[in-house]
Amino acid sequence: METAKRTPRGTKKRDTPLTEAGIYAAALRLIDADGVETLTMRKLAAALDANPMSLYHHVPNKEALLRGVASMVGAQFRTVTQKDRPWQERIRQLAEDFRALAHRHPKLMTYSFGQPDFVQPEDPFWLALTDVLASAGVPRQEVSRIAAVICAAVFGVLIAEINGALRRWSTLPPAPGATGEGESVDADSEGDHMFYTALNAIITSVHMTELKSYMMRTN
Amino acid sequence: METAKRTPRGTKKRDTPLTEAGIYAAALRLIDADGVETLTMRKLAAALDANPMSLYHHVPNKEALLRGVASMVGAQFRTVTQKDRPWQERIRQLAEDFRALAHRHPKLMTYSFGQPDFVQPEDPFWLALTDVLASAGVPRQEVSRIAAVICAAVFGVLIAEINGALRRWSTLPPAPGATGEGESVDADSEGDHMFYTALNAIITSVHMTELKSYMMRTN
DNA sequence: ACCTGAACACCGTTCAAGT
DNA sequence: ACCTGAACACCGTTCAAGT
Repeated sequence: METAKRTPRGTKKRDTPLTEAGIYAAALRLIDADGVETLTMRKLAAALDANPMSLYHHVPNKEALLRGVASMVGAQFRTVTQKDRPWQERIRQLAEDFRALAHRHPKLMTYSFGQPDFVQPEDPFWLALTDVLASAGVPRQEVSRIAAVICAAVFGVLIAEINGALRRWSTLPPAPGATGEGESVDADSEGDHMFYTALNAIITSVHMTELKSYMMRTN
Repeated sequence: METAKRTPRGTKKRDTPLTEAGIYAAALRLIDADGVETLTMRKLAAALDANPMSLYHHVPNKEALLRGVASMVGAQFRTVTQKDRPWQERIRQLAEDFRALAHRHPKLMTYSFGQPDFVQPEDPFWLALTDVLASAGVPRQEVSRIAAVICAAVFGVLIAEINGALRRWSTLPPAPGATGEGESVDADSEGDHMFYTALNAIITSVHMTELKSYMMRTN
């Protein structure tokens, strides 16, 4: 009798060879489900029906694995830059796209933001943002700095939104003797409201920069 | 000959009993030096010249240990609320104090910000901020929401400053055909500059909220 | 009450060996 | 070239036993 050379059906065993992309994709699934901190090389291998050590032929170590997953997700970000729309609308859409991406992979986002190389110079997100700022009238030499501050602030708000801090804080009693309490807006529109509060503040600030540079030019 | 009952001098061995506060303090020292991710119950015990298992009589587990350290540092934050100064100055000082604290324990800050319970309702930081916003003319029912967004944005900027992202981003070429490049300001004042860019933007935004509510009241 | 040694169930990673 | 088993040097934590 021919012994089970080919794995019995029902028992899924790796048929296709391992690939870097496949490993990243599986890792992302596990991260989305259970978070970065519980991801394990051994569990990842199990999810791929592979030997734990096989992974090391495609990925140097766990740290590189996480970096790979993060940059894979970052590359998903594709902005349709509508050059004909006013810059306010373009910046808004950029932020919304990023937020949607963050909501799609909240656990990864929380991890990634702590990493130093979160946003890369070549990222379409970065290119689009600097482009919009330039077209908004922000002076050339200030574009990078303002873009950086905007990124940081938006990421901060997104993290706080994702881990629930934003919602918790906003329902805190504002002062010792509060008056109009318990508005009880529903949770979803509340989250949106706060995000757009931040976004509008940012847009206003950019507008200020534009105004200032205009006034300096005409003086 | 009397065998070494009392530990030989030179070899430091625990003389005072372990305490929760002592454990937190030692943990903070290790975190400041090497970061949260390399902190280990066993290494912490070694730093305290104690048996690893002794720690578990004062702290339930590693997660609680980290929470304890974080809240211990958070409690260090004491704001001298100068009620007589204009709110712009008070909000600025609040942010500066927080930034100083973050710079004192950057490794802990990076970890803490990811945690859901980073800022507690009773934190003096939170109370001071909501108080300032109220005195700035922000409508009662908006104070918590605005405070939350400000916290999130400031934390985001601080994290990005601490892990170097802010500096790296700001020195990125802003657009394909850049003109005035290589300003080469020194790094420290650059960091300050970006922090205050964000801070000024926030103050401007609060000012807008105040204006809006004023106009609504007089209409 | 406080501490401890041994042990358990995990980790990431190395390495020599297999095909 | 790709995979693998065994092993190493770690983890956090439990538990029974010591004082």
